[in-house]
Amino acid sequence: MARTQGSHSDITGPRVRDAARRLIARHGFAAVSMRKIAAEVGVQAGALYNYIPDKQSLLFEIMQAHMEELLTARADLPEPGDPAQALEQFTRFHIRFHSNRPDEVFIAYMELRNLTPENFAAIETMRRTYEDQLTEILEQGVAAGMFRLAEPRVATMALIAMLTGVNTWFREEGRLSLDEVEQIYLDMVRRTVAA
Amino acid sequence: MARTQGSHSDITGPRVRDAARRLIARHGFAAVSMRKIAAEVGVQAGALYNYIPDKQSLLFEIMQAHMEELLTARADLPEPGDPAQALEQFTRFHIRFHSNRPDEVFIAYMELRNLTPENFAAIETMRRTYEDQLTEILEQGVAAGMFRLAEPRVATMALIAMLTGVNTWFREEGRLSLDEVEQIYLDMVRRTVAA
DNA sequence: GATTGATCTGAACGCATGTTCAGTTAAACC
DNA sequence: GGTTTAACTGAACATGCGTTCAGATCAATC
Repeated sequence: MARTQGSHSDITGPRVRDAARRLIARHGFAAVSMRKIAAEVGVQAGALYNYIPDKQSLLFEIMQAHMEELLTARADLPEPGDPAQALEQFTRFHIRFHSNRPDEVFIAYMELRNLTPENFAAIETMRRTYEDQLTEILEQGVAAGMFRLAEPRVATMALIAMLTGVNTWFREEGRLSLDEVEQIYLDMVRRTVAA
Repeated sequence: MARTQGSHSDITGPRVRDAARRLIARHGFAAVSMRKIAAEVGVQAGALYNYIPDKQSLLFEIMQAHMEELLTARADLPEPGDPAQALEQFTRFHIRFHSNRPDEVFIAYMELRNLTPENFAAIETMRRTYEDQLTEILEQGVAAGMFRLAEPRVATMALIAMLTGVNTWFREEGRLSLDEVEQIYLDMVRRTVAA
């Protein structure tokens, strides 16, 4: 086994995924050809197949990695004291995590229909797991009398849509800092669930 | 001028746009070929060019028609008495209008990047006009002491994202009726802006 | 310094793309 | 019923697609 040290594969592999992520976020999965990804990496199209079995797997791996990072990062958060703390933690985490990964978030929401049924189901399961975490926080808050919500599941969908929406308009160079935006959204979230 | 009565063009033209709308919403603009649209209409691909100059115009016309209907339908609403009424009216209108047109809404949000720069700018202007209407309601409510909001513009983006999110999960056959969903979201909107 | 094998090239494959256009069809008119 | 012409077909065009693969390249090993 020659060339294990100093091999290009350690470098080219991640570069393929990085280029694909950026291009797909910008132009959409269907509009990005393997040749364009290869050109971005500085390689011929055929070389990509040393790193991925096919184009579909490339999309799936990008989405899967994103969702796994999301669930892992959330699992690493400290245990909150009560539902109010848990809600604040979830809100801040969601805004931070998603605004740090605009490309991945965009792809995860826009390219679901380009997944095969099996791959789609796998991603949806992870997304559902994440949503369920917020639903549980809301239900515990209601049970504790801290929140008042007719439909925790509906509130979950509403809050996540609201929070993810930050990515559609927030710009680093804009008038408001992410800290400020985070605080404004936290206020709105608290009011939405207030008892 | 023969065949003005009973001509197919009155029928085929709209059928082309209907088929395109449905297919693009389902598979994405880049993934839908002119031949597939033509097949859906029951015609050869070349015949489509009797009704549209090119594929880009087809996408733009679908989006433009949608945004114009949105602005027109809103302009036709009765004059509200105060900001609270205006907010309720906006909320109910937004949910109703958007849930009635899932395909158009999906396209309007997903296919913006497939527009040429000029067409993109035109759609964005209309979208901005719509957003500004909610911002003005919020600002008037704040001025009247009925709402309390640090950033009406941020609240605008948050509320629209929240309301449009209904389309991602609501199903006619589901547990909740659209009337019920409308009421739940209206409650959340009111709390979000409450003084 | 010869050998090995991971890495990549470059060409090829069959097929699909958006668009054009000469020619065909058939409904509406005089 | 002959003429007109809108509506449509079917083939062609250059180009690009995802994927495969024999062969070239060359760093690491012995």
